[in-house]
Amino acid sequence: MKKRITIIEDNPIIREGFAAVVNSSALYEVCGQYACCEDALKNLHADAPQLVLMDIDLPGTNGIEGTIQIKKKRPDCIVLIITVLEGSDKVFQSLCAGAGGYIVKNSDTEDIVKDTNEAFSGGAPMSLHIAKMVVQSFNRAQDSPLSERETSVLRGIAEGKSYSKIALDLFISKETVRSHIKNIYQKLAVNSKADALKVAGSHKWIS
Amino acid sequence: MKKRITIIEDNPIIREGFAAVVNSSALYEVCGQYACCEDALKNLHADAPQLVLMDIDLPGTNGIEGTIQIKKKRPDCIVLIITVLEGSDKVFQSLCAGAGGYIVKNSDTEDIVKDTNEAFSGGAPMSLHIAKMVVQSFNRAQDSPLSERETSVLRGIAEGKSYSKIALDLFISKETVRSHIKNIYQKLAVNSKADALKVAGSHKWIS
DNA sequence: GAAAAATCCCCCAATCTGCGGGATTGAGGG
DNA sequence: CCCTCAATCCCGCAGATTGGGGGATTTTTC
Repeated sequence: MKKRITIIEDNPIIREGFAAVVNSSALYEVCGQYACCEDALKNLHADAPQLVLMDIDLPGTNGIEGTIQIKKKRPDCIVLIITVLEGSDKVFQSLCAGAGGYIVKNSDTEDIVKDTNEAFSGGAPMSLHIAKMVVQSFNRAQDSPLSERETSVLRGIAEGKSYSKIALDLFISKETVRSHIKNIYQKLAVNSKADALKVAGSHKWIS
Repeated sequence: MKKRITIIEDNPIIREGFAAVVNSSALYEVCGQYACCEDALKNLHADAPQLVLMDIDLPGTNGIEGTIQIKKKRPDCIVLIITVLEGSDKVFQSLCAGAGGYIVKNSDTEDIVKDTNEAFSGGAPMSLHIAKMVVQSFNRAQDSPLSERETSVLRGIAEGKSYSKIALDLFISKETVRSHIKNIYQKLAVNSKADALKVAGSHKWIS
């Protein structure tokens, strides 16, 4: 039984190219190809794809919103983003939307079948730089001006705890927490919880 | 000029194996091999590696702590985690510590040189399932009991804003925010900001 | 021995929070 | 057509929280 694949891509040449590659493989077959998400979603139930090759920049519903819709209707369907641009925002939005991989197609190479294999094997196909971006999103910058204890306190704030709760959790007095907060505010040049979180969060200084 | 690689691995057989593979390549040379992080850190400056192959389970300082130390002293040095186990905690801790890749070595295959190439080419070498885990950490579960508006309000809470600030940002009255919060508390069966964040956060219902 | 970090204490005014009551509008389903 | 639900808004109140100011001591680190 061949695995069923739907292709969503507004450029007809690229779309047909993908479809030809998929159909010529022994493992996969195209169960639907569309130029926009709206059409694809309409036939999603009938097509019953196990995997969707999705372009990001589409007229109407874009690829990210489309991914959300597809995952809502068919949670087990894998969505692979295939695009020419690698804007960092798009990458993370796509992954948050439920995409199972993000491939930047470098014009000539078309390892779609290889990437599809990888996706079905329990992997997450990504281009070199995408993988790097994703991994780097984890490494926090380490040159935080905050001391270890101050970071713990700020993490408590980030979790919405009150000073008293933080004090309890860290086995210190509420007054100590206040002292730390005062120092944090001074170091970050802010004067409120929300601002401190904004500054520290943007530099990934928390947790 | 060959790229310099340090190997940290307590099993001498595996360590020697890695060293042999690296030294036999045209592009890389081993500049240091150690059974523990302590020794490696002592010679880090002298060795001046561009990349470190790091085991996770080590006597004394473990691979995660070791990665942090190395990145602190040599931020531009790439650290690749090479391990037999793939505990999910370890993966994310490693990446947060600054690791540039995470490879599960399946006994026979030793594509160390291939992975090293990928790392130096601006990629983030990862095993199939590791990549999947990393990507999945982004997709939030979508079956949130909260309405869209309630989620926005809760996100405001998560950012440390006060009710008034949230009201301003969402262009609604403070009283409306309070209503939403009341509903959120009821839906999540909690009665404080911190608890709501804990429940919603653990299910990835925010942002 | 100085500097930094971490701990603790006091005061005060303004704000925020959680809880108790409500109300109105509009959209969508049965 | 009615009902529900989400979303909007309103009032009052007691108690906690917050940010700002002024200190202090100890331990660690250099």
